[in-house]
Amino acid sequence: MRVVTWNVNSLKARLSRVERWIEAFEPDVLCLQETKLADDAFAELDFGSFGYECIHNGEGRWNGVALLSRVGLDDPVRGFGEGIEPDSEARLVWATCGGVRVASCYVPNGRALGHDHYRYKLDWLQRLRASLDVQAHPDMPVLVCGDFNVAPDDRDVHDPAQFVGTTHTSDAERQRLLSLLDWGLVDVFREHHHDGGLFSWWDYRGGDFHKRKGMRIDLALGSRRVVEATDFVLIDRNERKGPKDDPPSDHAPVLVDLKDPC
DNA sequence: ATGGTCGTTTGACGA
Repeated sequence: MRVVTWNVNSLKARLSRVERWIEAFEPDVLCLQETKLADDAFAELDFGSFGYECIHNGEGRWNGVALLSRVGLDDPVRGFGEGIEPDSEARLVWATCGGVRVASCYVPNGRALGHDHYRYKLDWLQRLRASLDVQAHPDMPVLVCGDFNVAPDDRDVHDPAQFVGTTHTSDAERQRLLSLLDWGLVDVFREHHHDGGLFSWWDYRGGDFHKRKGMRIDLALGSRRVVEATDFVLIDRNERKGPKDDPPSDHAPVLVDLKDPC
């Protein structure tokens, strides 16, 4: 089973690239972030013709997440689920696909240390941790995918010194990420690749992609059974390339291949 | 040293 997570930075702007990518890579489950669509606008897109069932959680303009699956899509949930303070924004969706409890999440950016949005980010990660208890169990196959806006360690940024005093690498953010791992999840890319300098996001500005200045913030966190079933993990950095008249997202897709059955 | 580009939109703002 092939599971992919990809922050597309507007599904409307990226639709032709997403469709081409689907035809080339044939993912069984596709976790999208930053669709920037409302639910009714997403429903007008015809992913059914590619064989997918879909769930989308979007408000339009900003945020928006989706799950596309051609291996079944059961028990869909928008947001954190029952018993947790509801989110003010559309950043999370859960569903069971091919026997795996999958999440597509778009963690708040944080903007700056001490900013209200940074507090929202830390709180959001705590609520995602609470959502795990509601939506999944560590002994089951679980895959929490998305744009976490946190670089797990210093190998995941091009120059750690440049990030001192900024978001994405602060101790508090990394602690919240670790608390997700403590629940029973593993960063499956890191399990298969130990080198630094392997990134999933590059700023559009300043030719950062070509200078290899990026961050690894798009993650797939798998439970033990997913880790054991993982065949390989890759980041399709080729998808970050492209001409001005058909620009790429600033994020590359992260692909996880699981041996069947999980 | 500074700012650099996208996408939302048509004026800034978010990333």
